[in-house]
Amino acid sequence: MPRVTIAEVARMAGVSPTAVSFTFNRPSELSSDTVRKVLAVAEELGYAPNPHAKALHSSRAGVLGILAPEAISDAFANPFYAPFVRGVGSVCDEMNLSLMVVSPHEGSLEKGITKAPVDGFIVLGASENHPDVSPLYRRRVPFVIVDGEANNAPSVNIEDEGGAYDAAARLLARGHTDVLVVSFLNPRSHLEDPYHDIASRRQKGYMRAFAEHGVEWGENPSEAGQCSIEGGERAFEEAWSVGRRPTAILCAADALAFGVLLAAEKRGIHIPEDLEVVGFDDVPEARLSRPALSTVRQPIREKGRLAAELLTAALDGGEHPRQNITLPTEWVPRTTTR
Amino acid sequence: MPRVTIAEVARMAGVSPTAVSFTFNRPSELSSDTVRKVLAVAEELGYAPNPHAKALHSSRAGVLGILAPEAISDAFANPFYAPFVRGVGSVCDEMNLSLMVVSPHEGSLEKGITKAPVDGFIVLGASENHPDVSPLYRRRVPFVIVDGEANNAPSVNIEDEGGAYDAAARLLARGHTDVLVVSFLNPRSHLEDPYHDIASRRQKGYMRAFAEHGVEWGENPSEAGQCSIEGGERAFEEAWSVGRRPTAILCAADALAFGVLLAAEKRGIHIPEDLEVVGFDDVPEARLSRPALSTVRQPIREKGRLAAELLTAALDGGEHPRQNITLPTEWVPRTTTR
DNA sequence: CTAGCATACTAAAAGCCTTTAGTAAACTAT
DNA sequence: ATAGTTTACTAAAGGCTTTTAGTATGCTAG
Repeated sequence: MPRVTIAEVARMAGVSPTAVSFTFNRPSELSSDTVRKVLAVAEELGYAPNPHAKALHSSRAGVLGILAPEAISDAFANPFYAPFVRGVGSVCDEMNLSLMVVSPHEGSLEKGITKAPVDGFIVLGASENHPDVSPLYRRRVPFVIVDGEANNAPSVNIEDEGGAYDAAARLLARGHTDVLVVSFLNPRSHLEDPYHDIASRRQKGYMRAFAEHGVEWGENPSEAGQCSIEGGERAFEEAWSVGRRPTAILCAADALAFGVLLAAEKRGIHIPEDLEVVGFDDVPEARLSRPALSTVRQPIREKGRLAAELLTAALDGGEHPRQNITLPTEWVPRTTTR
Repeated sequence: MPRVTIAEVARMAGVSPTAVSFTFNRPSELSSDTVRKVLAVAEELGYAPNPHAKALHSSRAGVLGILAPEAISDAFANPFYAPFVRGVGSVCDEMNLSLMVVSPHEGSLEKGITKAPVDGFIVLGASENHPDVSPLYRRRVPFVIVDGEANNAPSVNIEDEGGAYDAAARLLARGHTDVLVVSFLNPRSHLEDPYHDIASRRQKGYMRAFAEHGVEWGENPSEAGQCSIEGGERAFEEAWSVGRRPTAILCAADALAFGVLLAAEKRGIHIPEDLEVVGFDDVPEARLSRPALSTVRQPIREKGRLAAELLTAALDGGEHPRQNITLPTEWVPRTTTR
C-alpha cells in the first residue's frame, strides 16, 4: 500500500493535480468550492504533500542543520550543547523550521553533509578553511561558523582568549604558584589550525596570565580528551596519581570542572579552602554544582540564536551577509574560588 | 549559478547519468576505469547526489525524528533531553543516520510532522491514540511511542507510578505530615488522557503512598508549568508565599527539584535538616547539585537507545515489531534526604 | 455585438535522482 | 562456427511536487 499521492487526490476530487497543489499553496487562485472539496478528499485519504518532493522542487526543506564535529552521543555529553540548541531552536520555533543534528558518517563529515536534507548549516568548532568545511563552499550550501575563524562566511565567536586570561589573572593574583590547567581535545584537532580552535585560544589566554605573573607553565595542560564530566574526573585523577598537588585548577570548560569537583570530593579535598577551581562557559549547571562553580560566562543561548539568525538571513538573502560577531565574556565568581 | 547535477557530471565524464549514479551506489556494476573517471570529474565539479532527490526516490532520508510536544527552546530547558538525545544519537552514530528535532509548527504538531523529511518518529510524551499522533498512522510513517500508552505501536516506558510510589513511601515512612508535591504540566495535557501522561502517572504513585500512610493530599500538587529549573523555583516561591511550610517536597522531575533547591537556599532553608527534597529522573546533574539530589532513577539513555532501535527495526522490517517495553526505576538516595 | 479582461482551471515541463529493462560487445563452451 | 553467457553500459520510466504558460468560460465596457 503505497503513500497517497497528489494524483490520487486529484482523481478522487475530480480536479487536476495542479488544483490540489494550489489548494495547499495558493488557495486564492481557486474557487472556495474547489478548495473545500479538495481539502475534504485530502483529509479523507490522509494526504499531505511529500516533503522530499517539495524540497526537491523548492530547494527549501525547512530544516536548519547543526554540524557537530563529534558523534551525537558524545556531543550531548557536553552540557554546552543543550543551551546552544535552545538558542538555535528559538529561531526555529519562530520561523517554523526543524532542527537537525549532523555528525560524521563513517568518520567522514563530508558524507554526513552531502546526505543531510537541510537548507544550511551551523558549523560548530571548525574554521572556514578547515577541510571539513570546504564541501559546503563547493556545494554552495549556506553556513555560519561558530567557534572558528572566518573571513568570508558569517561567524559567531566569543572572547575566548580574553575571558581565559581574565580568569587566570584573578586566580594568580591570589599568589598561587602551582596551577593545574585541564583542557580538552578538539575532536578535529589533528586537522585544525591550533591557534583557532577554542581550547587553544583559551590556553593562550591562560599562558599570557601565567607569563605576566611569573608562574611556570610546566607540565600543563592535563588533557581530558572528551569535553565531559567523565573527562574532567579522569584528568584530575591522572594528575593526582603522578603526584601533582596544585592549589588551584583552571578548566577550559565547565564540564571538565564538574568532573574535577567530583573527583576532588572523592579524595576528601576541600574546595575552595584547599583547592580553587575555575571553569569556562557558565553552563546552566554551574550554579547548581557543589560548591557553585566560579567560571567565565559566555552567552551560550545568545550565540546559538545569533548563529541561527545569520543563517536564516543568508538563506533568505541568498548572499552571505558576512557578519563576524564576537560576543563578550564575563567573570562569574561563585564559591569554588575564594 | 545552479547546483551541479548528475547530468553535468555525466556529460563531462562522457558517460550516461546512469553510470554516474552507479558510481555512487553500485560501483561493482561498472569497470573500475569508469568509476575512477567519474569520481575524478565529480570531485572536480564538487558534485554530490542531491539528498532530496535521493530521498524522494528511495523514500529513505537517513533521518530519525524526535517529535517533541513543545517548542525546541523549551524542550532543551529540561535536562532530561540531553541524555535522551544521547541515547537516540548512539544509534544514529552507529547506523550513519542524522537526528532531527521536530516541534509544533504554528501551534500544530501535524504541520510539523508533514513537513519534516524524516524516515520515522520517536514520539515523546503522547499516547498512541492522541490526536497529534493520528497523522502518523494515516500517513504510514513508522513511529515509536516514548512515555505514552501504546497497544499497536512499539513503545518504551518506565515504571512511573511504581517509582513515584516508592520514593514517596520512603519519605512518608519518616513521619512527615505536610509534604508538598511539585508537578509539571504536560504541554499536551489539554488533550491527553490524564492517566497516561507521565506527570499523572507519577502523581498517582504519590497519592497511593499518601493514602497508605494516612497523609492528607490536600492542596497538592503545586503546578510548575514548564518542566525546568525556573519552573521549580516559581512553584516553590508560590507555595511559600501563600504560607505553605512543608517538611518535605516531592518533585515530579529533577529539573523542578533543582529549582526548589535553589529557591530554598535563597530563603536560607537548610536541606535536608529543615526540608527534605526528592526528584525524579536522575539526570546527570543530580549528582552535581548542592546538596546532591535524592531521586528516582530511570535509565534515560537506555530509553532513547531502545526507542531508536525499535524505530530502525520498524524501518527495516516494514512491519512494526509491536514491542512494548517498560524499564524499571530505582531509588537513588543522596544528600537531599536524611 | 465584439474586444478585452478576469476567473477558474489544466497540461506540461522542471526539479534530480534511481532503477528496470535492454543493447552491444566480448568472451566461453560446444 | 554457433549458441549462450557475462560484462559494461545506456535509454527511459518512475518518484511527487510546483510552477509556468496557456485554455475555456463568463463577464464588462464601449
